[in-house]
Amino acid sequence: MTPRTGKIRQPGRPSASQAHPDLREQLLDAATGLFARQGIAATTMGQIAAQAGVTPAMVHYHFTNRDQLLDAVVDERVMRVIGYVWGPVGQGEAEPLALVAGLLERLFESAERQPWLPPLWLREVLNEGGQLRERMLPRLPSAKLQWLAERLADGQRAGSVNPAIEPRLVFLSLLGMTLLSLATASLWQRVPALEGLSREQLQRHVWAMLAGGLSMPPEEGHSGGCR
Amino acid sequence: MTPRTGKIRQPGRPSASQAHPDLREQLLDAATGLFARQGIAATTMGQIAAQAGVTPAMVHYHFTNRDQLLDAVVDERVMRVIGYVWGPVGQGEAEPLALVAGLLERLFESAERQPWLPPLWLREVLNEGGQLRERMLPRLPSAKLQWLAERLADGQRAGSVNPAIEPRLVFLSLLGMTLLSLATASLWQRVPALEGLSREQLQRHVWAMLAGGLSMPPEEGHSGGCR
Amino acid sequence: MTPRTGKIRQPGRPSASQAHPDLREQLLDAATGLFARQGIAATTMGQIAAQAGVTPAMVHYHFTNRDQLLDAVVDERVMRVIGYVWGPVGQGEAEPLALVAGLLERLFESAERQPWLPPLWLREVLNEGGQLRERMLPRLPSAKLQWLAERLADGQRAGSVNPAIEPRLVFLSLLGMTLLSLATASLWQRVPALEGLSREQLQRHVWAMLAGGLSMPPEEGHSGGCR
Amino acid sequence: MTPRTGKIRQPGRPSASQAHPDLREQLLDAATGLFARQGIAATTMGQIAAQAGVTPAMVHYHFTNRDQLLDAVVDERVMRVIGYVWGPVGQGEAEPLALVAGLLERLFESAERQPWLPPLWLREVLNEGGQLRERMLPRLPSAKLQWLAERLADGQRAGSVNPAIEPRLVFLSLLGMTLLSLATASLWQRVPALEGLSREQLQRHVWAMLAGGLSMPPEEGHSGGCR
DNA sequence: TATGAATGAGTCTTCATTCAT
DNA sequence: CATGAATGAAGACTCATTCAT
Repeated sequence: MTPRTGKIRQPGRPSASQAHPDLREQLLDAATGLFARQGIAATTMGQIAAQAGVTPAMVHYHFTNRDQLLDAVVDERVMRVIGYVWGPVGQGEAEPLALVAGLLERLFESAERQPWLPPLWLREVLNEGGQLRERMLPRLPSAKLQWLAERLADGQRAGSVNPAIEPRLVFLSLLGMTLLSLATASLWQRVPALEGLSREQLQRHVWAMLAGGLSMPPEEGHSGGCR
Repeated sequence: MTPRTGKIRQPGRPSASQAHPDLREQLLDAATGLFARQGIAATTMGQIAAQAGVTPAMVHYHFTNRDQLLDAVVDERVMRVIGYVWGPVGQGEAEPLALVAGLLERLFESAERQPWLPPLWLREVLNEGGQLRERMLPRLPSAKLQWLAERLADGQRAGSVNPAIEPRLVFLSLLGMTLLSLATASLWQRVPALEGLSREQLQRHVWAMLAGGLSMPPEEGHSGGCR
Repeated sequence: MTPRTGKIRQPGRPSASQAHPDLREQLLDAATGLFARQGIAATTMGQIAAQAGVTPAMVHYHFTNRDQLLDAVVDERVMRVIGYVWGPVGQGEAEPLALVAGLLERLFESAERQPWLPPLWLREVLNEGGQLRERMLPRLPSAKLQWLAERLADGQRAGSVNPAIEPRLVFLSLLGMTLLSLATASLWQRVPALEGLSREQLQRHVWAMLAGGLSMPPEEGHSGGCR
Repeated sequence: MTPRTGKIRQPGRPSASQAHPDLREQLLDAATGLFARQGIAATTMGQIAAQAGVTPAMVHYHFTNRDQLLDAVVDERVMRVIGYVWGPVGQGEAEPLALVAGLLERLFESAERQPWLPPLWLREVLNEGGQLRERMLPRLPSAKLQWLAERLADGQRAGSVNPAIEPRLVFLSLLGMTLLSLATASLWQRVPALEGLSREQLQRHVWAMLAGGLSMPPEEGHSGGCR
């Protein structure tokens, strides 16, 4: 690269933590929102700045570069939600279905409060090639994921959880059903077949699927029923 | 010669169907693959050309511009898979769980043959702001979706399908669990908690979740058991 | 950095050697000239492009980036001159003063033909922090420099070369006197004390200094004379 | 308050002479050093500020703008050295070789005390397009230069100075040999042929070259000796 | 005196697109 | 069919400069 100038750190640059929280927060909000709506790759620094009513140079002033902006979004937005959703897991309650119910509850709640959550997660974390993936990977609560899987496996051994399901995939199924439904919410309005579904209906549906899928099945095959 | 040809239609331009099918197909493959891996917004015409070993100018020669390339990807790649997955639905078989089983089967089969399917769908069709969304919307098999939902509703009325689930959301749940698991496959290898799962295990798990979720539940609450 | 796009090499990019020599050469000329006149750090890609009558994008088309443009200037302009100036050294002729005379001759000749030589060398190669320094260092003809120094040392031992001079610094002195005089040529016209000197006068002066400085001095101190 | 102050002169602005000499001097030092090391064009106000541990705004506070900072560097740093080097010339001593010896002595002495001298002079004053050139031109000691040239010419007429040299170029030769050697000092360590030379060796060499070049040559050609 | 916030202008670089050959 | 040359528009990033505090 041989930039034309050497690099000496300048005092006075706001470091990720302090300094005029107002605009910084506004920019993070703008960024998170645009990233969710358009995807990270399709969002320019200029769009983010414009949404906050400032010049693109201000985005660089506060985050130094695109990369560190992504870091900030992860640190100060995404991780916060993960913490909230997974927080209670691993201490106290250990009944598998109740754990899952809690996760579902908190996930829906978070998505309601932070509408950027489903699209952003789906596209940039869970999806292959997502731009937050590498950043998130080391910060995923893998211990808690593991713990949940173990509780489910315990349940299977104890005969209270459907032995056909794979404990390690349960959370992924929960995420898939939830996020996909939420991320496609705006789509429904325009597909006649799906019009007019409420968030509550959605949550109830996902819970029914999970509860049914995880519970011990009746004796015979798939057409079930207890007679 | 012919200085200043208008935009209309140049003689000798290949119309979407004939003309050296080889390269055209190669370019579509390259495009589809890169779109899936990096996202559409992050993929340049040059990258597509390079992957096929030609110049960017050739991509324009074959598709005229970026927009029509996306159209072609939708028409000649994505729709083909949708057609295959939904083809058998709506005629013959009408038993809900069997319908779902068929869709799942064909979806997994397609994902195996076209590995670009899960990421591309997740990111560019299902997700908010996906770049193929608008293009796909009018071409979704909404009639068939509707028909599936009605069969499930029939099942609920007949007492053979879990009345707590929402028939219109079942396919979305199926998609969510399937695509998400497949799209995250490469991620598992690196999360200790999820290492070493096979595609078969995954398919069995999803089926167990669906079958369990859709079947009539035993009498009481979520901890199940039949008496 | 995380550029928004991956890098796949594109065919069709001209590689440093072939491809439309015209504009490439023109751009190299423009670059070399501007670098000499304004310094590398103060010269923008846009200025180079403008001087050749094209858009800045063309400079990138031909050289990919600023760094490789510098490489090209070194390879295809500067090294060529070095080769010419030092070419004959090390074979045949070994009489020290004749060697020096040859170097001086060829240096002046080169500077006449390539007026960018003195300023560019002075600023970007010889001077501390010069932007071509690191690039040139491994390519300097150090073997030949060494060889010249050894011939001078031989001369000193044989009593034909002034024992007070440092053989290893002789070429640097030659360079200093020559380049500085040439680089300041345009300055002379404006300093009354120096007006109206010709290149020939200059060359004769430098030669006189070198010849006098290198030759065996008369017996006594600095006010000389043979009496 | 006082909204919209004009450009004229703000009360409380430090005028080039008083006001917290500490920081002002520090900034000038930082600027001079960076200019010498990287070149003026490549040095930003921010780098200068950073090196002095303050914000870029402070540099503007003290120097108003980049241009006036350059003026200050010339006035308060560069001219000081010129004054010292040329001070004694023109009064008293008039023996040409002794004059030259004095200049050489003081130049080396200055370079030792102000290591920024050689690179800065070479790049920004002597070299074509140097950014201090125009600023320095009217302030060069041209009368003294002229006077030195005349004394040398006197010597030629009197038969004590080599008639082949050009009196007006002698100082340039001195400068060239000295500055170039000093500016390349850091380079030597890395060119095997030049490793390990000391400043004293250098000074002795330059003096030998000058003394030899300026002294009356023996009768014959370049291989010299007094027979 | 000193700073943090803010900006406008500019620089390098990329990219879709065009076109003559 | 295919390419190399060329461009305009845009994007990330830098920097001198201003200003309220």
